[in-house]
Amino acid sequence: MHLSAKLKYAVCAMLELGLQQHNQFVSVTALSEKRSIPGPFLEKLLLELKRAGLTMSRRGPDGGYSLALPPDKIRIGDIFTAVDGPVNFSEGFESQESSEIEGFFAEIEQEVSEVLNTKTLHELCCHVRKLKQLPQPTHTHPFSI
Amino acid sequence: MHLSAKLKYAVCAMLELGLQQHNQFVSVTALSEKRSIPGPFLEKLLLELKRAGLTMSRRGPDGGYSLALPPDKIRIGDIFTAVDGPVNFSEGFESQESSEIEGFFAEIEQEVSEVLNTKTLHELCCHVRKLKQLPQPTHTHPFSI
DNA sequence: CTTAATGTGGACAATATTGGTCGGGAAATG
DNA sequence: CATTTCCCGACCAATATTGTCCACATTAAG
Repeated sequence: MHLSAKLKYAVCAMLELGLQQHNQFVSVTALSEKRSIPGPFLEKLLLELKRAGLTMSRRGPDGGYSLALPPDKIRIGDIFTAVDGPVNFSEGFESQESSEIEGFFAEIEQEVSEVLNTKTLHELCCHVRKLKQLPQPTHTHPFSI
Repeated sequence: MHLSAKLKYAVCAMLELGLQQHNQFVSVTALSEKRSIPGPFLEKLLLELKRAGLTMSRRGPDGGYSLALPPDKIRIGDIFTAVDGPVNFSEGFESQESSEIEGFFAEIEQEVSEVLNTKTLHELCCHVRKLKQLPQPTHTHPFSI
C-alpha cells in the first residue's frame, strides 16, 4: 500500500502554500519549479484541491494559489480524500458473507481514517520548520489571527 | 484509497481456510467455486500467500491449501503485506524537505500499520461466525489445541 | 483599452499497474 | 502408470495513472 505520485505532489504543494508568510498567492509556475512538479500536472491538481475547498486562486498578474483555510483546519485526510477519494476498505467484497466481511473492514476503515484525520497540515508545517530550524512565525495565516 | 481486488480475494480465501474445521486442506478449484474467485488467479494468489508463510499446501489427491498458522497468529496486516507489499507512506517524496516530510509520514505509516496489525484473521472468523449464527467451534485449528 | 500574466478546462497520449489466462511441469497417491 | 493437484513462467487485455497541449477566461497595471 503506497501513496500515489499525485498525492505526494499534493502534499508538497499544500506544504509549500502552508509555509507562505501571510498566505500569499503562489503561481503554478513558481510552485512547479520550487517543488519539481510537472507544471501542467500541478495545474490540474491545484484545481482539484480548489474544487475540494482546500485551495483558492486569483487570476491575472500576481495571481496564483493559496490555502482556502488556515493550516490547522486542513487535515491530512482531507488532502487524501480530495486527491484519491475517500478511504474505502469496506465495499466490493463480492463473496459469501460479504456483508459480514464488510462490517469488519468498516471498523478498520474507520480507524485508518481517524489516523489521517488527527494530523493536520499545520502540524506538518511545524514539523518541517522545526527540523529546518526556520523561525516559527507567530501569524502565518491571516485566518488564524 | 481502496483495496485491490486481489487483496479482497486474498481476504476471502484466508477467511474460507480459517473457517475450515480442523484446518482441512481445500483445493484451489473448490475454493475458487465457493468464493467465486477466478481459478488461475487464485492459484497464483495462494502461492504468494504460501511464500509469505501464511498458507501451506499438499499436492496429489485430496491435496490443496490450508493455513500455515493458527488464525489468531495471522494479522490482517500480514495479508495486506503479503499481497500488496508493506504499507509505505513515507518514501518517494522527491522535493525540498523530503526527509522532513518523510519523517512526518513515517509516523502516520506506523499508526496505520498498527491498526492493521491489531486485528487478526481469528477475529474476522469469529465476527463472521457470530453474525451467521454458526457454532463457535472449540478447537478449529490443530495448532491452537 | 490594451497587454501581459495567470488560472480554467477539456482532449489527448504515454506508461504502469492490475486483473486475468494459458499451458506445461512436478509431486503425491494408489 | 494414471490421476489429482499444486507449481511456475509467459503472456494478454483492461484500466488507471501520469503527464502534455492548447484555446479560452479573467484580472491587474500602465
